[in-house]
Amino acid sequence: MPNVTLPDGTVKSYDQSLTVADVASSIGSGLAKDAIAGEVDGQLVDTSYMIEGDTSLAIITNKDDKALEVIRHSTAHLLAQATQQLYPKAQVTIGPVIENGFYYDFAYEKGFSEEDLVKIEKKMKAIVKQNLPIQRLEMKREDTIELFKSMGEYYKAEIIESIPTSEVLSLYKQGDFIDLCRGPHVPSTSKLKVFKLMKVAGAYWRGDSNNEMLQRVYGTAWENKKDLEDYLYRLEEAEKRDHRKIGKVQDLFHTQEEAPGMVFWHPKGWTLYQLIVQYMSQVYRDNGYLEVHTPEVLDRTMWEKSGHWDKFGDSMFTTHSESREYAIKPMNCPGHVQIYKHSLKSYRDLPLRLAEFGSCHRNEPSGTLHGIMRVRNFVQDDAHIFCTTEQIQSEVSAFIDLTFEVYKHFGFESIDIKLSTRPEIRVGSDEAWDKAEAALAEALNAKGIKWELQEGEGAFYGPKVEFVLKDCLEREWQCGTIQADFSMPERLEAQYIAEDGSKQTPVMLHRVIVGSIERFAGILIEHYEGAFPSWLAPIQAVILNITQKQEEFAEKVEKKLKKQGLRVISDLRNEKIGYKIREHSMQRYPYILVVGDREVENNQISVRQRGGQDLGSMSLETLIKLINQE
RNA sequence: GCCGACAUAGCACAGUUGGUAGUGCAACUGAUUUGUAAUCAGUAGGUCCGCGGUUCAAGUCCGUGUGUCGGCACCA
Repeated sequence: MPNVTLPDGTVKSYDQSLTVADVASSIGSGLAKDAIAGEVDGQLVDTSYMIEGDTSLAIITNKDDKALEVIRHSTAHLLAQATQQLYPKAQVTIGPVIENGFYYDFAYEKGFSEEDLVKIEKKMKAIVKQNLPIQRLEMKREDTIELFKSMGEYYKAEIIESIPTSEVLSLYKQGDFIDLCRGPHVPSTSKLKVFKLMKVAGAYWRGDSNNEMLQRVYGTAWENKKDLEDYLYRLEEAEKRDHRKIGKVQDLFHTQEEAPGMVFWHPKGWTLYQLIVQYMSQVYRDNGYLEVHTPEVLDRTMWEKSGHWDKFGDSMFTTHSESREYAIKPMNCPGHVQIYKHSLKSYRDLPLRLAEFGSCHRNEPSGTLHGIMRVRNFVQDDAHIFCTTEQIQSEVSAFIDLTFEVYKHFGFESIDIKLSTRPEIRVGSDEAWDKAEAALAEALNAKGIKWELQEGEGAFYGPKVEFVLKDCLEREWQCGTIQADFSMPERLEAQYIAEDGSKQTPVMLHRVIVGSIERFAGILIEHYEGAFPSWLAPIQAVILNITQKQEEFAEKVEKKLKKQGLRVISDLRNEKIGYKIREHSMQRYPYILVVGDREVENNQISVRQRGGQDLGSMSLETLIKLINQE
């Protein structure tokens, strides 16, 4: 006699056990038709789920956000079924739901082409038309393994073998296709109407590069056509703000074959770059950091001592001279330790904060390079804080505040925080790791900041707190980080004299806020879609004359504004004003300044703001105030 | 590094079954002296990514190298 409580509070009583689908049809035939899944006591289940006792139940239809996950998961199965019908030799592996869609990994030697995707998508639509019921089965582990082995599905069998023996295994069957799956799924293939296969790519079996490479097919699926169209539109919009595209249009930088992963900064791009550096340099001066500069190239033995040679030797650029071997620095810390060590330090000198805009070279694998976001030569806003164990928490705390302040200044408000703990391959004692991890966690907790734990993701020398920004393409960029390091100071023999006269080893905090200037510039370009706020705009205003009669006046205006430190250019070409406005509007400069006879007469300039708003005529003084206040 | 795709003028792209490379914008020259998103006319511009091969003939087909892009793995 199950009593079923619906979301609106009504309770329905039934004489005997029944399925979610039965409940739906007892409420109405429309609901029965639309039911995609059920939610029983907070857990998503199939519509075939048998309700035995009293429960709460929500019928999930495709108007419900929770339907999305079920739909996407079922569409992944549909993809697998269609693929195997077309390519019987393809073995199935896994097919999870991801943001905006799903993927399915196949083991298929020949690989899939773009044309294959079109064929597969067609086949999927055909299966939808067949309206195949999707059935849940439960089987014993051994039988399941046998079943998949007999089908030649060795990857699936391997997955099952790694599942704990105690678990009951569920399988889902639609037509001839059967797949191991936790579920739930939609009741039949006809519920899957709005999907699109997006791309095919390689992916390692079980995410391990030592394993063979599988064929991953990515797809997207939605509850209705409009959502799909919106999603595709969002992708298109995101593409427009790609920093590589804007970098070309605005003439900010370029890269070329002779220097893969390294950036040629053009005048305007370099201005943006310098503005970032100058601002950060001011942040240093205001917050007790001392700026230094260390050599680009250091003897190999230095990197052996620091431990980097062992772990990252393969990705270090090297050079030699007179039979000595050197490495081009991939990071700045050993250099900063040398400055620290150059004189005897007292506990009174701590914390000592050494900062450097350090140019680093890392020979990153070719496949990782991406525009100016992931490069082989970049400059870090790097600093190392030498302090005592007791000072860690207050230093980390101050750093967190400072980082949020800097991000806010650049226009970023929402930031994810992650704490990464000890990786398998590491240096230092477990005791030191315990201390460092606790200190970082305490600093975060004391501020009441929400953070996510990333176990095993720390650096080899210590745990780290990471600050992650999301860009317009939903890619996550780790920008800021602060890392406690109990081992490098010891390895490189940094010491201080404690109050009791004993020699102690300081703790070293590695930290960056923007991370790499190159990458941060790329993030800013995408964030603002090239329409930088005045303080960051490489060109703040462009002066246009209407006819050549006002040439002299325009030149005078340019000189005056430049003298006030403004970044202005002028375009005195003999072109129609509409033409010049169009051209410079597309460059997205904050202001366009027009001078004609009227302006010359009144000794003013006509100001047009980015976006087309006409601010009318004003004096130069008013304009300067306007630009500087932004 | 791995899987796949791509590489043609400064930029965005065409280029049929292999038969002497095109379009638009930009550039340059001239005319036009213009009031808030494209004035008109003309000119010039190419190692079709590099190197090999097949062929009477290669931008096009094959091999190889490099780079870029989409993923995967990596990210001190």
